[in-house]
Amino acid sequence: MPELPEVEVVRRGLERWVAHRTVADAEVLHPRAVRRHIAGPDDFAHRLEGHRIGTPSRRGKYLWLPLEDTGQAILAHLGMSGQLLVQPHEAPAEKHLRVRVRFTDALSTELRFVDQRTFGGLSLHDTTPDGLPDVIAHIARDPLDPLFDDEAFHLALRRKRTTIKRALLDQSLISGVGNIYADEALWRSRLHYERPTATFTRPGTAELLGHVRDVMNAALAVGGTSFDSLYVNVNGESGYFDRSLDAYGREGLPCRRCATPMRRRPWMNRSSYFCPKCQRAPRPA
DNA sequence: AAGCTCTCCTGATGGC
DNA sequence: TGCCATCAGGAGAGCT
Repeated sequence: MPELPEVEVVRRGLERWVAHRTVADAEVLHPRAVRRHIAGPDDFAHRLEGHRIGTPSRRGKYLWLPLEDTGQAILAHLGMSGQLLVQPHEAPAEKHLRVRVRFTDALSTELRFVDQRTFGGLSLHDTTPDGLPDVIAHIARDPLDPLFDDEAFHLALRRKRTTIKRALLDQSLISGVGNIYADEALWRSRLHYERPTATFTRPGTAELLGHVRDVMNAALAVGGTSFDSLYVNVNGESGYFDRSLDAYGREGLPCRRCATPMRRRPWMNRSSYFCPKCQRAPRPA
């Protein structure tokens, strides 16, 4: 499940293997993979041809490849199971290959978008003057962005009438955090996922943001989390952070701080993992 | 109007 | 063994 660290690993791979190459042609094998490109699969493919790829960028879980001299960029979201792979031309087609992009140079590799569950996708969009695709203007800066505004985030938490995990997953407040890193950061902060955001103090918010950044940087350093092998880098390799997870997926296992068995609770059509002793439920209002 | 629920999708897994 | 239910969950549409 790609979140910020995993998407950043992919971005770095694209920077190394795809940036500055010119598109020869593109092929859409499954229309759902480009459903956010309103003009359709043929238009998407044709508009890439002949254009050079700039330096890949990322905000939260979105990444994009600028198309030089067009004012547009290829926007990518990996969803649950999307992969951007740099493969030799002769590599057999993956079972869930959705889009293929070939280049004009003599390097023997092509870019492939592979996605089992098709929650992810590619699309082309105009970029705003700061280089951001216009359709993700509502996505907040992510916590590893030097321009992320900690004070504004704190004030937004105070203003909201919701709970902390919902807020962490709200991409318009803070981007790049998904279910795994939310649970990890909350465990590190000894916070229950249902703590009301309005109760946060400045030091409390600062501590939480510190843990969000720490856990994401630690994951980034080992290539991200590959919990179920659906996440891989552009060379098809898994990351190693799954073995460093303290909360996510650890139902029944001892808390690494206090040895109390960890719990899993159904939450928003997914799961929350937490230590019932370290992360006490807030008092009912 | 903010906050919350629902829906899209495929494959792995478990119960009977 | 086969069949059905459940689970994984990002993000935006839609509802209250």
